[in-house]
Amino acid sequence: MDLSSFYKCLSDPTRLRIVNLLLKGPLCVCQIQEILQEAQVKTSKHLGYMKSRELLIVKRKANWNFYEFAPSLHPIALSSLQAIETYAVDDAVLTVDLNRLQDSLTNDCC
Amino acid sequence: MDLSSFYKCLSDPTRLRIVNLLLKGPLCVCQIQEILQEAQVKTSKHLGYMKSRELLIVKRKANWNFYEFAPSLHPIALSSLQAIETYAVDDAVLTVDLNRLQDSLTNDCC
DNA sequence: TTGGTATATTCCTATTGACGTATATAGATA
DNA sequence: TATCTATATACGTCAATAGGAATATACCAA
Repeated sequence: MDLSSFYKCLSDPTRLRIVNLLLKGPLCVCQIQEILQEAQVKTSKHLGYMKSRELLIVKRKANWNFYEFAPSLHPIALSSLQAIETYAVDDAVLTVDLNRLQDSLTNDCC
Repeated sequence: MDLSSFYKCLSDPTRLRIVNLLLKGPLCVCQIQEILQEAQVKTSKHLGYMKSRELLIVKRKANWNFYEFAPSLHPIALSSLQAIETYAVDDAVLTVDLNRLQDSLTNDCC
């Protein structure tokens, strides 16, 4: 993956929110949708966008698709992702999402 | 500046090259053009793009416009920029640009 | 004041991106 | 097999982006 493609993945607010969630570990699409409270098609397309640019990979388990970061990302990408993880607490939207993620993890929809 | 706008600035290869150069310090447009070996209008527009999104600022000195990073960027932005600076050596294009920058600094066009 | 140099802007075109509606697909289950 | 659930894709629309050609602007210098 070239670097500008990586940054394109981060250049949309919805995708940034997804990345913020996935930094905590793999998630299935329904969890992401629920946390973002966005339309199904919107979530799915942004996930597809990041998958096609090789930032994310999918693993299917039974009925559910779990997305996670691709292995061996560029060091610059890793470093940028780490920065997002570190400073997400300063961002209202990202923090709310992380709180919703906590709640979601106690669920067992998938 | 919101975060996705910052990443939009990094989401184009030409802008990444410019950012890589400016990490070494302020530069005037003619130096940037010369190093990138890109058309004047292309360079100027990308600089304008990043200025309008408040990643860069301009300081005019005599006939020349010097671009540099805006003060007090978001910590995530600073961290991402630092990652680019650290790992630029691994990128062929960015490395060549930095070498050209060295040569350019010995000039005195501006 | 005339011209030159550095840089930005306008106009045009082609491409990409974002989002919604509707529909398709894949796998699980009854 | 029929259907349900989870998810992706196709299609249409509108906005944003990238890049080139031509032109404008701002400042300097003669």
